[in-house]
Amino acid sequence: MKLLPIPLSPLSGPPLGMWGSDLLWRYPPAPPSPLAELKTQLPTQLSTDPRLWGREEVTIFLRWTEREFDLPKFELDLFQMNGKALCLLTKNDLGERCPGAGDIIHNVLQLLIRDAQSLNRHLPSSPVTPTSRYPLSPHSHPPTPNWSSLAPPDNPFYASHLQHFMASNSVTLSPAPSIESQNGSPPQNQQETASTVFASGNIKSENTRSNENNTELRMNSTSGSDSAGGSSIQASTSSGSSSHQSDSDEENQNQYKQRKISKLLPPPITHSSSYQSSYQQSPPVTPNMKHETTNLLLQHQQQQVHKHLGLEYSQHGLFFNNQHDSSNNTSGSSSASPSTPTTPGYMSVKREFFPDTPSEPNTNGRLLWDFLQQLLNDHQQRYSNYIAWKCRDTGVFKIVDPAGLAKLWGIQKNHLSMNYDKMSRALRYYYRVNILRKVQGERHCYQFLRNPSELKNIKNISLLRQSMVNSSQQQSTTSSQNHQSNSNTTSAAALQASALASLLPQSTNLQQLTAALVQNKLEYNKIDDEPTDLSTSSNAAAERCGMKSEADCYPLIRGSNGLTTIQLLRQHQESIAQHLNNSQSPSSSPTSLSPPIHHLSLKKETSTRDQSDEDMPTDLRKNYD
DNA sequence: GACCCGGAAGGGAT
DNA sequence: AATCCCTTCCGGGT
Repeated sequence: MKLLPIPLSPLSGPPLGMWGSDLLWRYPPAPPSPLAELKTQLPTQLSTDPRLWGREEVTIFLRWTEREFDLPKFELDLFQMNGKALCLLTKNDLGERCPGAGDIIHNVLQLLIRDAQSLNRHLPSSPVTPTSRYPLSPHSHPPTPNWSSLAPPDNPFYASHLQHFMASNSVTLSPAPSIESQNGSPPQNQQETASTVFASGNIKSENTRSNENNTELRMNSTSGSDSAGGSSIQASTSSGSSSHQSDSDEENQNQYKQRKISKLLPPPITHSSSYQSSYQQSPPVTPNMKHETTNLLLQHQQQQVHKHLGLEYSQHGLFFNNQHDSSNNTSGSSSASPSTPTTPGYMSVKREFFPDTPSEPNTNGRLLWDFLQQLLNDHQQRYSNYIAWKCRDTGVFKIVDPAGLAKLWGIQKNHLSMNYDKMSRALRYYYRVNILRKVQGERHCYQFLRNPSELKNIKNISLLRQSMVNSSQQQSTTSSQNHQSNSNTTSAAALQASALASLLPQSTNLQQLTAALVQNKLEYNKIDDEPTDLSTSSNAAAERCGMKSEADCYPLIRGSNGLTTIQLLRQHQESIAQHLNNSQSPSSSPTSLSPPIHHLSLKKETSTRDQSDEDMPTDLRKNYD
């Protein structure tokens, strides 16, 4: 198989990833680089490419850095992720998880990534494993792809690097017939350069495939070098979790650690290698919000492709450049010329939608409504040329640039062939669950029927229902006499009911709540009467129902949190009243517009479109009629 | 031709 | 295994 016409690294100095190959001898590690030291001391069970690590390897790595750099103890619970996810954490993210050590870990990772990437580029494709890719388990997706952490400006390695991430996600896993059908281009030959691929409209560069081959080969290569690298240093330091030095001189060791740390901290500006770019964390650009179409994006990408010798380019490389500002962009074409129209930063879309907050991992922006909400509610209004409120109070918004928005959504979901037709189909699924409706007569105009907090609750109840299912499954497989299990189920039921109640209008009475419970298949005990006035105590309400106390109301949803349905309802009404008091600000979304929820699932059989129309408050309906 | 609609089938993630 | 949330494709209507 032919080698890809990959140019030599533009970086100064020898290629970084050549240890274990002939080039190691051509480029002896004369100037002691932090990388060289680093790699020789990595625990042997770790691949030198952190993106390949699993959770265990991440833990090993963190333990190793703790020891190696005398870092404060990490909260390993905050690092329940694979290596790929770890690599996606920004310096700040790492700093939050391990204060005082974020920089060091980040820089160690960056060195390893860059090195792996470099090696990747310089090794020939493997004819043996033409379809190999990173050995990702289906459950090992990174929680929050945060490309900014890997985003030095103007570095082709990073575009290539990102390509790996993108390629190892869903894009190339799905058959994606649409890409070909849309582009009308047959599969590309591997020998094609990225620019040819690009010109054909196939953003998914074939080089990705070659790099994947390289990855497999590199893995073999590095593992061989790890085990039999022949380096004396390595031989003395390959004990994995034990200390890297047999040297017992503490002072020397401390000095050694200090030296290493200083090398891993951001270098002075005068550093002339491309390392510099990854250390420099330029503040995100707030792009000039000129009207921007995907064509413009593509043009910009094309410039980047040419700039980077037509190789190792992915669509998302552009995001790096956008995100990390042009000030670091040393080449003129896309540098910070104020006249250069810039995208609003797809990169920043990624970052905002995946804030890496431990409390809400993985979910932010991954649902379409969430994505739209975040674009719409962007404080800096950076996406107003894609989507904008027409009337925020009523939740009416307009998709200004359907194609561009669809592209953004496609990027968000790694479906690069996304278009408005497909995205709008997804929007139409929201009709039946009363999340959205179409503003009739106005093109590209839709209306949110629920405010964000309600939508979050919808998400929550979905999750709860799922956990309920799982809980039930577990229950059936273990023991039916397991009281603990029963308690959990009951608690889950109470939580579900609680989440459901939070979706209901303030005026909901017990009957309506019961109906909602039925519709959503939540457990409850039916009673014939219902209290009509919940302003009184729940016990009084229960008495009106002919019950001795509220405890008799709905025992099945009386979970470990001790909530009964009546309590639930009262709490709900109180919270809504409080929310209404607090949400008088103009930025609040349409709190009062929510029709009663009928079904939370998008499943076909739950369609309640007509009913929901009837339930629509008149003040809302006038927006359509 | 663009937009809009909803059915159908299927996939990825959980 | 079941479910959710789309994605993809499509035929039909405006």
